[in-house]
Amino acid sequence: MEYKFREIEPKWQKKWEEAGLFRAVDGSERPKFYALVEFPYPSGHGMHIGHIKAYGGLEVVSRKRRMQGYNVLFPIGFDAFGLPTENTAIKDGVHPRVLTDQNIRKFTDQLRRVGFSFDWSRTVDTTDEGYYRWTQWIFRKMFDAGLVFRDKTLVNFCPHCQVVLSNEDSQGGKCDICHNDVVQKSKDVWYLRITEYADKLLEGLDHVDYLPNIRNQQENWIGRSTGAFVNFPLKEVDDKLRIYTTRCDTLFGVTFMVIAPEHPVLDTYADKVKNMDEVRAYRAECAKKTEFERTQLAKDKTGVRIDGLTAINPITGREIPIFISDYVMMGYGTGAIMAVPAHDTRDYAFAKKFGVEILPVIEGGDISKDAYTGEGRMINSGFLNGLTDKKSSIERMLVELEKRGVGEAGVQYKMKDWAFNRQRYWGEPIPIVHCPKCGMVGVPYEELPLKLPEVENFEPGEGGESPLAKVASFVNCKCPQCGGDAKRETDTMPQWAGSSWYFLRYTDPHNDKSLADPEKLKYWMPVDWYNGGMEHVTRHMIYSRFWHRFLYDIGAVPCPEPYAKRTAQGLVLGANGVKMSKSLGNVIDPNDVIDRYGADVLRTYILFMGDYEQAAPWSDSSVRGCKRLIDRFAALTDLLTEEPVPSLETSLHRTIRKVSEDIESMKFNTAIAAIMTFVNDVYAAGAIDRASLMTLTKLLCPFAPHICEEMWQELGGEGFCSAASWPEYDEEKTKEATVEIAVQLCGKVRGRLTVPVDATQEDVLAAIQADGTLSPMLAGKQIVKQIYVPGRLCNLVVK
RNA sequence: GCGGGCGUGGCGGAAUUGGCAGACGCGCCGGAUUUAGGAUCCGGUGGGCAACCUUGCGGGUUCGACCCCCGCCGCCCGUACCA
Repeated sequence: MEYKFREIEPKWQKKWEEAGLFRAVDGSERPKFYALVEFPYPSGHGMHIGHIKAYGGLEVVSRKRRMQGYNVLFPIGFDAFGLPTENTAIKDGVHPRVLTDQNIRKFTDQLRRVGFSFDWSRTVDTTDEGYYRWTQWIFRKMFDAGLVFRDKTLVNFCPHCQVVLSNEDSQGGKCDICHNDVVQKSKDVWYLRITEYADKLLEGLDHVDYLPNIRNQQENWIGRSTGAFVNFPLKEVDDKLRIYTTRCDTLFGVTFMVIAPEHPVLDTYADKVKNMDEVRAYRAECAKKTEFERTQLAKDKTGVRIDGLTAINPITGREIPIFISDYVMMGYGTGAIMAVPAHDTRDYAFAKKFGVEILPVIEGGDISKDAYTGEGRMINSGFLNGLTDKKSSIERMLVELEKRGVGEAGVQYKMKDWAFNRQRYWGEPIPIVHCPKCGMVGVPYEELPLKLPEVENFEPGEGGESPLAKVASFVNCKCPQCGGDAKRETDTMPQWAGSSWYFLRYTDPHNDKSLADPEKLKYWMPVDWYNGGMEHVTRHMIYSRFWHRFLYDIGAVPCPEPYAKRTAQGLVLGANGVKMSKSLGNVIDPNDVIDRYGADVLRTYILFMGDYEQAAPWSDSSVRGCKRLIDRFAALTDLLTEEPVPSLETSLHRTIRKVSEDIESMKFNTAIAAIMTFVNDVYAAGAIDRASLMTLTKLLCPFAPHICEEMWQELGGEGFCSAASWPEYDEEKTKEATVEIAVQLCGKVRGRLTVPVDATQEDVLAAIQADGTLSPMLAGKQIVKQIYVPGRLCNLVVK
């Protein structure tokens, strides 16, 4: 048989669809398996090679599980709101709706061409009114629960995209969409109170199975730290400066304080500050710096001493100077710190530059050279003197702080509340009305979806105003509460909104009564296995866990955590070993590969390339190795016999075991290697019987389903190979009668010996002594120790 | 700086988790077939003429170390003046 992929592949794709082969069945008695992959953003560029790898992993697992009798839900959809589409719309003068529909069609065609076994009857589109109705519904529920608030603060702003960004969207000081520098800007912003869920999100990690680095990154992102809040009285006025510290044990070593440039105490007591001009100049200088510059110049400390305000150490009563410096951030803790230069590297650098006293309170290190951040015996610290353990020093200090009423234990998170609004058109309208009398009022549930109005012009307005603000018929409305004239919120939700709950919708995608039928949610949730990219671990994964946990708390979903297991695939790099990019010209288009070699080869190669979780470079020549496998597999029909081929039995059973195990642990590369080995064995044997070839066909089917369907038909198999039962192996038949073991002398391999598998240590020793080439090496030596690992080796330690 | 991961032939990568290092594939070399091949098939392929040497480098534990421990070096990812 020949692998005529241009005919075979579209033919079977059509047959699968007609037979509804990959439809999941709600409420089936069979065990359920919900496999989830990150739905794509349907960009105009079409599918990327990375999508094949990202989806190919669970595609193989899903196909295997179906053959094993599971009721598999393996859905796909489109995360279609977002800026790239909107920007193309502005540039080309086409409505984003039109572009989105085009792109979705393009993606659908491409995904089908690969032969993915998605349940196409459950496709979701986040821009569909029937979908975003429920995105708005969830937002409204959060609004009711007090998790939505509005605040005017310094936020991340992208001047290029003209939008406010969340912390997650501006990692590394760069805009997540256009990768330009983000600036800090004071703006009125909608926030979701995700910090209220910080502990639940942390705790939830104990109950799920995420890859260690995924868990670790989430923990770091949430960044819980325990410490203390301490109030330092001000000498000149009747007020206090509140700070957060994780090292209250070093309170005796405080020699100055630092506040962030934006700290409000400066405005409150401006009249007390004698050098206010100097302070203002410094603040202006800091405001000009981007976040990027501020962190780049990390080593070089700048600042100004505030003349006219002095703090008093609440424990020692000592007077200490206050500085303003941009190494203290307004966005973390209280925007003010107690500086202990002897034991903090940043405070040390600052103290050296500004000539402030450095007072050691922990023994060890050399204060003249560097800050000492290690542990040691407490000195110069009153009631703490002599203590050697950091933990007990902190505890002792906390007791003292509370006793004197000047401080208390506290917790801080690195994670910030989620800046949730975007000043753009192509997103879900935020269902809130601003009423002059009632304030912010939620749009009634029965009025959802609050539809996106048609507009002429999608460009953001002056000063980053949403395009919706120009649509009077949308903006002007009646207050749902008092009926008076009111105005609608005109900002839209960020791209992450729709993707924060899409996995729930797959369980019941057409429901118009609720986001999904509780019975169906109960049947399918949680997702058994979620695979996607590492780049989403501290964005989408955090957001969606938060939304899901909230939905659990209000009784809308049956389980607290949405994903029981999470894995991540490594990048597909260009042939030159670096990330694919248009500018480098190293982009591989999956469509070209399919045109040239067929989808089965593409699917097989992308998983054969290397460790699934590791990045691996594309290789045009290596693809041909997989092309050969498929061709050689197809040609096995030439070797078909009706009699069993006994010499293949052990090899076949081992292959079944290896492939079955490796698919479950995502070791697709070695699973494919095992299939290659077996095919090699068949060619070496020169013949294969029908039953064995059918088994091999089933093993290869998850990877290369089209050629396997063709082979299955050729061999007279019933129905679809994709629906055939997964092969079982017989443990006994994986064992050979004899085995070759290594014979070692003092740990060095000196020869090999074939012995029966069940040979005892005595048998092996006797065999060695009887062996003509091995026995002379023992001549005149005394065996001190003998180690025998059955089936592996025998090591003789001699004197 | 901190957190996580990695380092194995010319290349991508295997190695039952302490038991014959280099499976499988690419590439390369030789041969067959072919008018021809960048098609197909067969054989070979870590280094060294050898004894032997080889999993980034140096120590250690062990009968035995790619695997465990200690100390370096180098890459990648994440995060970043987080108090």
